[in-house]
Amino acid sequence: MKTRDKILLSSLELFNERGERNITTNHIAAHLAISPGNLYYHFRNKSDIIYEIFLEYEKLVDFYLDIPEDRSITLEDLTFYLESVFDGLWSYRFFHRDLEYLLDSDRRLRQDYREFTNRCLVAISRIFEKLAEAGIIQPQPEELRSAMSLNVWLVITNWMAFLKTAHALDESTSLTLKELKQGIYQVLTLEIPYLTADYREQVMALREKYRPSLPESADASGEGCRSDQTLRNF
Amino acid sequence: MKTRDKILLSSLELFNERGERNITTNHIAAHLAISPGNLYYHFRNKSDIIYEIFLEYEKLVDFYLDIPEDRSITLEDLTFYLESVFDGLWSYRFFHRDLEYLLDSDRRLRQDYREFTNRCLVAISRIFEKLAEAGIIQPQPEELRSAMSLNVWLVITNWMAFLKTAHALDESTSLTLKELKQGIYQVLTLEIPYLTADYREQVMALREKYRPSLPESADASGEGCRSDQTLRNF
DNA sequence: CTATTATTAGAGTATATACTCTAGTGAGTC
DNA sequence: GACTCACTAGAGTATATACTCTAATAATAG
Repeated sequence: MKTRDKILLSSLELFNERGERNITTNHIAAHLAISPGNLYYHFRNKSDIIYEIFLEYEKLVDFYLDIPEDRSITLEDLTFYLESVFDGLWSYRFFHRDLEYLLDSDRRLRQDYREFTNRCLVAISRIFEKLAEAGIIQPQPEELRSAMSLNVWLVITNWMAFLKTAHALDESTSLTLKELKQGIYQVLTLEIPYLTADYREQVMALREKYRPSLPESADASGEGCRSDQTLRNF
Repeated sequence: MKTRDKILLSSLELFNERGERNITTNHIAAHLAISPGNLYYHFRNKSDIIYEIFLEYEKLVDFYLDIPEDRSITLEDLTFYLESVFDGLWSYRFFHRDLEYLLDSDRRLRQDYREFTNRCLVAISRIFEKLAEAGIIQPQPEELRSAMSLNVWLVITNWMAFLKTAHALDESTSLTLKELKQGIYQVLTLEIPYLTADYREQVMALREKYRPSLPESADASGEGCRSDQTLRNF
């Protein structure tokens, strides 16, 4: 594998594990056992590394959120979209953590991310539309649909931050992809009231599969019995 | 005003304006025209400053989210809660921006924030319960109510980040409290399907008040006409 | 083989950052 | 006047950070 690609891979790995803020270019070079000079031969600066990683992320999500226009949509499609989005979120999880800072440091990134968000919102809205066409949810006026899409986006992009902060974890206890995917439960919660009678049971059963399980509860770690009634559900 | 309080005030101001990550203790001291030594006389380190600011934030929100148990709840109460929470979010807006890093750097803060989140979730859930008691929304089973509360929390705490990233703003164009409060529109969107016939119109009218207005659109800044169909609503 | 280009090492640098240390100052107290 | 004590200045420090520079080595083309 080319050094350039190794740098991207290691950077992503380190960023995901310890946060972009805590990883310097020197760390990345050391982790690869190459010199800083070498790293800077391949990338002009740290921002450039991050930008290229973003482009990969963008490509991945765009690929998964390509809504077919020649056929109607099924519950399996919905599951696929949700699973894929959370997979992407997981693989590039460092990104949303320091998003604001990253966008402030790189104009290209800000612009691209803005357009990326927009495409995602359009895709989510289109999924709602097609779910209605397929008789899975009730059709909604455009205005409501786009507000709902935005809520879905907000829930998805904030779910991981919530998990990390709700956990009583030190650096030791780390998040798992499985826990992350419990965000799907939250997303499906948003759709409940709009389900048609025909599909209600099926979707509720699907949702149930993602229900957060007790064992991972932050409180089950023996920290004592605080009044975590609400978090108990997680 | 005591130097100690001035430090807290200036820190909050600078953090909010430029982000915690971009503000050093030296910046804070310089802004106050005091020496770094002086600052460190009053606070052991940067984390301590942040922790004390958090305690203020916590106190503020706890104060506003004190749900009365001796009477039923009105739409005015709901409006008050929403307005207050977004006011708080605005006044301490630096906090959620770098939340994960801050919690990683200070165990006390992590623990306290966890409990704070939990109290907020309980309060939101309680509000839903009392809205149902007041006949404003339909009553929901505990399980659904807590999942909904969490979604409300996710929308509220992520709304600002969304605005900042959706804006095509450079550092120049900054966010306003008014724009932030359009998050209330998103929160009320979550409640729409559960509204009772009696209150439906009233709540929809309330929601309408917070509808994002075109003029602030990121795209209206003359950047050209991109395919921002979805963001158009904002 | 030679010349060019791509790649790499490794020492080095300017600046920043969080924080420390010493030496006070000024207001009050006895 | 001597003493205390909260408070402050300002120089200084150890370390980190992002990045540069020079020189050397491998790869490749003619």
